[in-house]
Amino acid sequence: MPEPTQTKASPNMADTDIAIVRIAPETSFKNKAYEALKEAILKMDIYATPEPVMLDERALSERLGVSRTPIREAIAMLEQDGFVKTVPRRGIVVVRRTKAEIVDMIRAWAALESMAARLITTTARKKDISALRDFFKDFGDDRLPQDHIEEYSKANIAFHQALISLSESPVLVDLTNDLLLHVRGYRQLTIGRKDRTATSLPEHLGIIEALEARDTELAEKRARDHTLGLAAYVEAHGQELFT
Amino acid sequence: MPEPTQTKASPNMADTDIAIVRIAPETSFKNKAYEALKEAILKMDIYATPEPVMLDERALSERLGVSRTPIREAIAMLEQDGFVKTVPRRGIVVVRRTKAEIVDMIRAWAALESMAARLITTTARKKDISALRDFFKDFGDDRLPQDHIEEYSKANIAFHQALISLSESPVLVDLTNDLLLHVRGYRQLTIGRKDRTATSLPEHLGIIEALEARDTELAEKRARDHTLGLAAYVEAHGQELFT
DNA sequence: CTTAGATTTTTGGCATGCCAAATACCAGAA
DNA sequence: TTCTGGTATTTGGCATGCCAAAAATCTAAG
Repeated sequence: MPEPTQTKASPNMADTDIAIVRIAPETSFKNKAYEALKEAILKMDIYATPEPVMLDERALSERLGVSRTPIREAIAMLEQDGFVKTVPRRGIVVVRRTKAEIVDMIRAWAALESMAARLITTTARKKDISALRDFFKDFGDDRLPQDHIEEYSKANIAFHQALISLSESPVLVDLTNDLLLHVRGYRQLTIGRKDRTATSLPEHLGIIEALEARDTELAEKRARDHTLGLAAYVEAHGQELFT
Repeated sequence: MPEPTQTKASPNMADTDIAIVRIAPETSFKNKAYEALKEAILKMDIYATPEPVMLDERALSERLGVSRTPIREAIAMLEQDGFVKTVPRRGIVVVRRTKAEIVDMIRAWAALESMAARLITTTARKKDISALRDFFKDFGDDRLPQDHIEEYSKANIAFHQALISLSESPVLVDLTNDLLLHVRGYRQLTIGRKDRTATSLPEHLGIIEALEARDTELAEKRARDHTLGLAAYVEAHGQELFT
C-alpha cells in the first residue's frame, strides 16, 4: 500500500487539490508551560543573587493553572536545553553559568558565525547583504553608539541574528540562537560596555564589506575575530560578574 | 537569612571539609527511558523503510516496565534533541533528516571542529596532539583504509571526537557530539565510501601536523576544509540515500 | 544553651485513570 | 460494488494521588 496515510479522496476533491495543510493544533499545555518558563527564566537576573534560584513544581502548576504533569514535561525539556537542572528529591535549580562557560559559548558562537559568513559570500544576494547596514543607520559620528548603549545593544543582537539568517542554514541559526539565549544574561552587562562598543561598529561594517566583496576568507576572518574579541573581553573584564 | 539552604554543620565536620559530593542518585526511570529510547533510535536504520517510524507510548511503557509518565518525559527530552516529533493526537514519529539537513549539520560541525583546531594550537600539549596519530596506526601503505572500511570508519569517528576533546571546550564537545549523533546514520553509508576514504587519511595527518606546528590558521583551514569536503561529498553523492 | 533524635513537612518520581481528538472499522443505503 | 454515516478503538494530553527520600522542625536529654 503506497499511501496508507492518505484516504482516497473523491474525484472532484482530488482534482482541485486545495492547499489546506492542517488545522492549527493549538499548542498543548506542555508547550505553553515550556515557553512561559523559558521566558521567565530568561527574564530574571539569575546572577543578581548569590543563592541559587529554585523552582517548585507545585507552585508553578498553581501559577500556570495546570497540573504538575505538563509542568514536569516542560521542566524535562528545559533541562535538555541546559536552563535548569533537577536534583532528585532536592528541587529544580536554574543553572548559573560560570565565566569560563560563557567564554566557551561565545567561542562556539564565533565558529558558527564565521561559517555563516563563509556561506553568505557564496549564496546571499547583494541586496540582502547591504540591508545589514540598516541596523546601524541610527548611529554615526554625530550619534555615537557609546552614547546610546541600550539601543545599540539591541541593534547589535539584531544584526548578528540577521547575519546568520542570511546563511540560510537552519542549523547555524538554531545553534546560535540557543547559545545567545544562554549568553544574553551576560551580554546585557558586557556587550554594551563603552570601551568595547567603540570598536564594535567599525568591525560590523568591515564584515559587511567583506561579504559584499564576496571575499570568503576575509569575511570569515572578520566575523570570527569580531566575536572572539568579545570572548576575550569577557574573559578579561567579566570578573566582577562572578563575585 | 543568609544561608537557609545549608544547615549549620558541627565543628569537627566543617573543618575536615571532606570532598564528598553526593552518593549516586541512581538514575530515575525517566533518564533510563531516555537513554534506552535514544539508543534504540540511533540503532535502528530509520532510512531503510519508506514509511515513517512511529512510537507508541503505551507499548514503550510496557516494554520498559514503567508507566507512561516517565516515558512521556523521556519523549519530551528526545523531542528537544530533535530525534522525535510528537504530533498531537496522531503519534510519535522518529524524525528523518533530509539530505540538505545532513549537509547543513556537517557544515556546522566543520565550523566547530575548525574552532577546536584553533584552540588546540594554543593550549594542547604536544604529547596529546601527537597521540592523535595512534588512531590510524593500524593503517598505512601496506594496509589501506579503503580495504578495511568498517574499521577505518570507527577510527575516523574516534579521531574526530578525540580531536575536539583536546580543545578542552565542553561546549564544542557537546555540540559536535549532538551533531554526530544525527549524522551518524548517514555517516555509516558515506564516510566509508572508498573514493573518499582514500583522501581522508592524508588529510587527517595534515591536520595533526598543523596542530603540532602550532600553526593556528593552517590547522583551522585544514580541519574546516576536511569536513567541508565531507559535506560536499554527501551533497553530491548522497542522493541514493533519499530515494 | 546545645545537641542528638524523633517527627512532620516538603519535594520530586511515578502509577493510574479519564478525556477528547483522530482514526479505523463496519453496516446499510444507493 | 461503492459510498456514506455512525460507532468502536486508538492515542496523546492531562489531572490526581500516593510514595519515599530529604529537609525542616520540634522535643527532650545533657
